Amino acid sequence: MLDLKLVQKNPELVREALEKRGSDIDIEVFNSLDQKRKELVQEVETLKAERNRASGEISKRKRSGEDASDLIETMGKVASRVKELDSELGEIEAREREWLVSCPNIPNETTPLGKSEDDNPVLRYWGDKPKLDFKPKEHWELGTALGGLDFERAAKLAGARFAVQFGWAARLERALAAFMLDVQVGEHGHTEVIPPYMVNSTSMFGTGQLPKFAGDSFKLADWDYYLIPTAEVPLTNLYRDEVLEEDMLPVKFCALTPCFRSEAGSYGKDTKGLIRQHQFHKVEMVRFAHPEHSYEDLEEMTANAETILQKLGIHYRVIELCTGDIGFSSAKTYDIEVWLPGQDKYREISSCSNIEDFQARRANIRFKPRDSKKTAFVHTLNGSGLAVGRTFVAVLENFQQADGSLLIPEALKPYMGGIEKVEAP
RNA sequence: GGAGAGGUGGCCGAGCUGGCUGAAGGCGCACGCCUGCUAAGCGUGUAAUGGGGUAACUCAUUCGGGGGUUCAAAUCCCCCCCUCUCCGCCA
Repeated sequence: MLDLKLVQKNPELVREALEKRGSDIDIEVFNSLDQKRKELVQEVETLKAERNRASGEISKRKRSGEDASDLIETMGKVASRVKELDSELGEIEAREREWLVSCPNIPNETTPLGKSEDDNPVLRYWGDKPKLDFKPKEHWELGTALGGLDFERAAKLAGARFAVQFGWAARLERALAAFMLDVQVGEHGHTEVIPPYMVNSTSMFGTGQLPKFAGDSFKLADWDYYLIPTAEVPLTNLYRDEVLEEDMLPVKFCALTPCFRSEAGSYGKDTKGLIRQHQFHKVEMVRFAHPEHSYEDLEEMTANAETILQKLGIHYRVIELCTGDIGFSSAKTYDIEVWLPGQDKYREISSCSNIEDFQARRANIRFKPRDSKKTAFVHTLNGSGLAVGRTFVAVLENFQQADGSLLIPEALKPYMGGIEKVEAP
């Protein structure tokens, strides 16, 4: 959520930001609502002041035994007018707020201009594509052939966009998750968290999933519970309505959680394999940062995510999302895209964003600067470190062998219970 | 699932037979005084948000959230949320 005052006092800045994003949100709608609001407020407050004065007078007369019926009668009329204006004002304010919470964040000035994902600049590459002297399989083909992946039975249990992992595949998933956590906790100083995997609508609102993206999540019938689409939601909301000490910042959390997404609107996209599932595991990093240092935090967090692929020895590139492709809440986002030989493509495996104070304002997360009496909003950041399911895909596609077997990357061996190579049954 | 208790300012805690109560008292905090040994005492001040004014100041809103009654609601009525205790059930 943007600062109401900013939108009121600097609508041009907001208009510009919306244009850069290619957003269809109209600032004029807000402007006219706000104009009307100001007029109503002025009128109703004048009446209320009059009513309060009269109330005091009535009270005084009553206590001294005087008659006040004339005042009471006049105030009856004022009261009904106040009621009218109040309800009108309430409606305007509700619409104004609706506009405000549907308005995306203002991109940071360093976020590159662009219309779509085609305009996202590549910042850097790490490593090299593996030299395979055979035609690489796609991960679902390999995983199925090796007896680890089963999409048919998953469809029987639940439906499309689910998978069952057996034996080595389940073990590999667990190994990846444990490995990632060990790095993010042990080497990068994150505090490990196990949060609820369901959250209430207030939490979903706090991070920006609601109200605009309600259809993207799973909601439990008859409960105000949503399955978390990412651990960003519970982790960021941990400090909702709290005031942190300046010395605490940055606070660095990470969590391994399942993530649940409806993937509405993605019909026909990535229908095969593990790339786009209703349920997947992700190690998520969330930071509460000092506003003055949040962009350094973004660089560090992105590096934290990259470390995982470097240790695994998998080629990737880092791109920066342009203004037309950046997420609703984000001011600046780096995506890490891993190389998938089977698909012959780079695919997103991590997304690291600085949300600045956009979520902090929604969720009311503040800190107390040492030299000031006023509290200020923190900056929140989040990034995958990494998406476990997609890393599983990357391992399969990058470490497959000509004979159809799969080698386990060095870094994962300690986690694999002695499995070093997976061969067809 | 059943029964009960409660949600008030940074915190604790009165008020809840409706009317100078934005809210006693305490703690904490800030400033000042006093005092020469840890420390204590005394005095004063101390909510947030929005509007107007250079300013002193002033107006409005806020006692979990929403609605209602009334000239007037922290106080009365209705709905919802949350927390706690006891019982039941349960990995």
